[in-house]
Amino acid sequence: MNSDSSASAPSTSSAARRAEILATAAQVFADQGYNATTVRRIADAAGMLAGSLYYHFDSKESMLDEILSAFLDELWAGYDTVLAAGLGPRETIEALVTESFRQIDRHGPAVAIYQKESRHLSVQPRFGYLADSQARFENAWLRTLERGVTEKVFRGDLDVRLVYRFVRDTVWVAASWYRPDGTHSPEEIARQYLSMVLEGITPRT
Amino acid sequence: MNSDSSASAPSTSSAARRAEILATAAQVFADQGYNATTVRRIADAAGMLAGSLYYHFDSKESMLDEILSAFLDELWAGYDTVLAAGLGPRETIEALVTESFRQIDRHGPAVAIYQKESRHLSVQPRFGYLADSQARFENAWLRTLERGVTEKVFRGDLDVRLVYRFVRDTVWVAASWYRPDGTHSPEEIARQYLSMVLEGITPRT
DNA sequence: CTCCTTCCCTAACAAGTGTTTGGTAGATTA
DNA sequence: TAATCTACCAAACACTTGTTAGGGAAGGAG
Repeated sequence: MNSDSSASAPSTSSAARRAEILATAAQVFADQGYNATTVRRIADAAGMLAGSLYYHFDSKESMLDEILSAFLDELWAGYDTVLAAGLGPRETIEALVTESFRQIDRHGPAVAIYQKESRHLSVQPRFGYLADSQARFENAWLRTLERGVTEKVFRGDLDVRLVYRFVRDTVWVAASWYRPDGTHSPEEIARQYLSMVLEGITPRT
Repeated sequence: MNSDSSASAPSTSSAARRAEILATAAQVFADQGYNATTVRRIADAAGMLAGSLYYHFDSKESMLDEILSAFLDELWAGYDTVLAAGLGPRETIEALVTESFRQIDRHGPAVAIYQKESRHLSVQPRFGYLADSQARFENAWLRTLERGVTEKVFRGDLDVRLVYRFVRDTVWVAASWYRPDGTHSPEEIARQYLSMVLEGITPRT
């Protein structure tokens, strides 16, 4: 089932090469779009020919699948930790946003792909977990926001659903312009974003 | 150059059919992605065969071009009116955001396409106007924000570039979930969005 | 040295792509 | 009625797509 189970593991270099190819594939997918990306272009970027990719992967779709599910697994590992910590609504939102920017920092291309392709993919059975993830996502954020309204740490005069989409989009869209080598660290960007979302861009006094 | 210039206009029904096909093409482009959309699918949605599209249009790319440039023309007509009105920074931002949501309301599919494909397209010479538009866009928003900081109606402790991307993204991403038949009018959504961006989602006391 | 596995190449395949060409029913014009 | 034009169809075109099959060089294992 998985590759590193039995005693005779295929040496580290094999898995490393696999990961390397997957990373370049993610890069190309991210800035050309999945459908617009040809298997030959991925191979080219990986320094090999198109057919050779099929020694490592079943199909182009498998690559996409692995990229997205690996990202979502890590994402939920982080989210679940936050959600289980029993923080207040505001602190939960802050932690979720910060965690999200960390994920953008690490899985930049995967996040970009997720954003662009998630909509059409989630109807496909193979990518049903995208829809599941989105549902869990929405649930976690909405509950937290509603709890915040009840506890009066968030405004009650706004459509909660609108607020959810507002916060969600603001965070994830950042993946389209964020570059890991930029001047701001993920935490710094999270801090400023949170400041804007929570306090607004007009002065408080 | 354009189709309605000379005296013998090709009767309204011809232009109407053209617009109809273009609208369905925009729909399909928007939710399947441009590259993933086949010319046969557009024709199917328009009730004709693939080849017949080429009586009305030069190419698939021409359709995309017309869709995007028509949208941008209308967008800038609205923006220029706002920018020429000589409003204060805050009022300018409010007007720009409201105008943006109106464009999303009218050109929903075009906006979605623009968001998804703009990045790869703008490098292509034919779609160079996308890059130009984005530059003008950034300039207008950045100037307004900076003016607001100077006049102390916007916070000065934030990275203006971050604020710009923040506001820009929040507005346009809405096109991915906004449906014209929803419960909120564009103006109402604009109002709540502006309230969040300007005042924040925590209570001001 | 021989065998075997790993990793890639060469060369092709079938399906699907955007596009073109020639034709034609039906309305419009003369 | 005859000629022309409009808006489409039918069928094919050249090309690109993801994918597969067979082979072979490199290197470790016996």
